[in-house]
Amino acid sequence: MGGTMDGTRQRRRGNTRQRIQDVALELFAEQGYEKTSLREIAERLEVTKAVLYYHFKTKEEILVSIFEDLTRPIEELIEWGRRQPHTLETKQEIVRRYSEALMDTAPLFRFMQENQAAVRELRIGEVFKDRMLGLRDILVDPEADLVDQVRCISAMFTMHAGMYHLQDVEGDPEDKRKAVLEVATDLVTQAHRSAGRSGTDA
Amino acid sequence: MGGTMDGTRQRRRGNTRQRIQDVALELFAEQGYEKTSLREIAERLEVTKAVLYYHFKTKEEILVSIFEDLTRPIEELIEWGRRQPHTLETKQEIVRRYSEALMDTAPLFRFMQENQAAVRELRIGEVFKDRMLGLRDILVDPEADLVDQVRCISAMFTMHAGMYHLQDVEGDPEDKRKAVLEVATDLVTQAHRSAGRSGTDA
Amino acid sequence: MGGTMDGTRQRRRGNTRQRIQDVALELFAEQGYEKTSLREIAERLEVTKAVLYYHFKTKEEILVSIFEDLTRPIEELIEWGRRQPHTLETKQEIVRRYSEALMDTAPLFRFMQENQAAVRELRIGEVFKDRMLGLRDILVDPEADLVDQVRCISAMFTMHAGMYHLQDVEGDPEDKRKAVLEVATDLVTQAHRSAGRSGTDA
Amino acid sequence: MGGTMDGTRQRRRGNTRQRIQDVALELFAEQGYEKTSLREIAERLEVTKAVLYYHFKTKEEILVSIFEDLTRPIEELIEWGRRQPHTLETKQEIVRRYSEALMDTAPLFRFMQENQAAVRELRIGEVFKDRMLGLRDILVDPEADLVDQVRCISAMFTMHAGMYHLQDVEGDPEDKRKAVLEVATDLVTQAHRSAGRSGTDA
DNA sequence: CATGAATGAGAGTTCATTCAT
DNA sequence: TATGAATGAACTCTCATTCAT
Repeated sequence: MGGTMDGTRQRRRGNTRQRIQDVALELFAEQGYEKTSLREIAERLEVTKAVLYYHFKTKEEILVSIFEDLTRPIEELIEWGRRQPHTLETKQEIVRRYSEALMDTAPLFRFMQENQAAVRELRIGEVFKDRMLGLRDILVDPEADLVDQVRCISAMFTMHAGMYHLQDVEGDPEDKRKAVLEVATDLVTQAHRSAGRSGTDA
Repeated sequence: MGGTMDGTRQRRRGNTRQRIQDVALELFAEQGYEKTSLREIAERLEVTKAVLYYHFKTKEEILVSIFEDLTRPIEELIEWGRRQPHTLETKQEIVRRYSEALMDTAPLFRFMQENQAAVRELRIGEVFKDRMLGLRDILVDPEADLVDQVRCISAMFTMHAGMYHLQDVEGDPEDKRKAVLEVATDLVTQAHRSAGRSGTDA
Repeated sequence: MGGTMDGTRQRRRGNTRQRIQDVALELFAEQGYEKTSLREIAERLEVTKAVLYYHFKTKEEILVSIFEDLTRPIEELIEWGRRQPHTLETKQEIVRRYSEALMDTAPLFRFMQENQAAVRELRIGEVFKDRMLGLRDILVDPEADLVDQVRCISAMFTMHAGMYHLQDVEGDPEDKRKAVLEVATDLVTQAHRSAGRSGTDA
Repeated sequence: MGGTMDGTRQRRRGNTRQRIQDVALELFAEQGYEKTSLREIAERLEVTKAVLYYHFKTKEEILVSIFEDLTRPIEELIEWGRRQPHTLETKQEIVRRYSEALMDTAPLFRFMQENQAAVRELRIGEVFKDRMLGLRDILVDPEADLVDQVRCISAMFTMHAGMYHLQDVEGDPEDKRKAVLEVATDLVTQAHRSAGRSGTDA
């Protein structure tokens, strides 16, 4: 589907592919995946529906391509985390970098959050779930106390949902992100310390 | 729509209404709201679609009725919380009772969680959002430090998502619920203490 | 999809199902299966497309139902033939009765003849092929001389194609049918006699 | 469309035109004319759809060109037959040469056989029909007994369908062809003799 | 209480074809 | 010679909903 090796070069003149992705994500996030029809996407772009099918094989593929293009950094982060020793420092760094990565892909993640049911039946459902489990496996120590496991899971969801739910709280977005990050870091740190202690005690 | 006062409502002879709600929630939770068609619901019940329309005016109304029937205790809880002084004790009790209430309506809440985009456009979208904001207003002190605000929001989402994401961790469900509750209580308590201190300091 | 045991009783008042089958076969035979759209069928019936889907699950199912309804006698004939000893008399009777059965379902058979490629990919493709092979196995003696095998196959196709290609020859249809039948019977008889002789010789 | 006088036409450099015809016939025969899309043809050739349009004006034209290129010998045969006296010897020779010509264009004839409905609406539909009628007019004596007319028509269809339906009978293809030819010749001969006799008798 | 029949709107998808480059 | 991009029309099919009986 066109282009040279270089992924950047889908822009010979009229970068339709990119524009489709942008508008699609916009509408998917606004109305949900199922509720958004290809007609709407095409209309907003002032092209015909068939154009969408020139650039993407199916509706699902539009979403897949957005997901893959935008979440590559996160995939790499998790890959990196997997190979590190699961020390407190690693966990803290993962949390810090994950928080940043989420910021860059906020609309997509809001979409994923709000359309889990729809996404679950799609090809990316599995991929997304695997990533979340990958992240969990890095942060959560399966030997730890149940409460500490919850703390780590909570840290993840704090980052996912936190920023979105701070939308109607006044303040600089970067400040909010830092606040969310601090809570998440706290949770992970508490979990780690408590686990360490109970390990010493035993 | 013809319910009687008592709790055993609609079992005069053929409790169809109840059965529709049960099957509908099952399918909505499994496949999502949009993906579930009335045909499917009718087929699984072995009745005709027209039967559904005898008991409910629209597809949306089926969901609304489920929501209203199941979340009345939560509504009352929030109503109660609103009228209490926003002390630490109140917050802790709200969290405790909310955690219990969630357990009783787990499938519905999982559904609401995973179908936010779809639900947002529905009549209950607004209602649900209002409740969440109501809960937030009880737990969160708008004067508090941003970090502490996040802690309280995090407490809410820990309860919502925590249990679902502990599904593939072994252990007694009630133990898990208590672990989740402990983390949520912790977060609220930390937020309250720190807010108190900074209030004193200032 | 309605109706009691009795297949005749799809006619409570407005026998739409039957009318769909009639019009569909008409158009399928006229224009071919692929070329005939459900829109056309619906328009000619002055109903909406959705009506077709109320009565039949898919376009293919419309054809399948026509096929099954119309070719039951032929199926039974072949079933009967299979159980008889493969004598000349049996073969002659099969040919005679097959010729009659074909007359009753002429439009369908013309359709099958002319849309083999389309039909092959459909569910009835297999069924139709099996029937033809079943008929062949009754008429053709696999031990016989190759030429005699061809004679029997030729008898079958004479009946299939013969009548259609006599359309622009003047004469009474029943006379034509009898002429076709005579040629087919001749071929089968020749094949049988010659086989018998060679059997005697050997 | 730019062919040179000689038979090795279009192989100057990249005999694309020929390759398109080959692949197209392959797919048409396999799946049917309507079911085969230009996209598929292009994909199997690893060229773009636009290439097809460089070489042929329409989808129909691809088929027409195949038909014209492959059936020229048959056209000439019929032309020749038309000019001969309609004696038994002529008929026998026509049958013999037609049987050979069919062998050389088996895939195309199988296609024509199985896609009559689709082809009927195309430009070659008329041409093909005319040829068949031409052949019929040579073989069939309109004054003859109806049964004898059927015999001649049967001879034609024996050749068309016979070989295809002998596919799963073991044996050398050339032997099969000869068997088919023998039956066809027989039919024509019987028809002629009987007609002669009845002519004499009358 | 319940059903069979029908509807209108719209979904995602595919097609043959065109045209500037 | 060839291609990438786009089009408009049509396709099969599904949906929530209505209504006379």
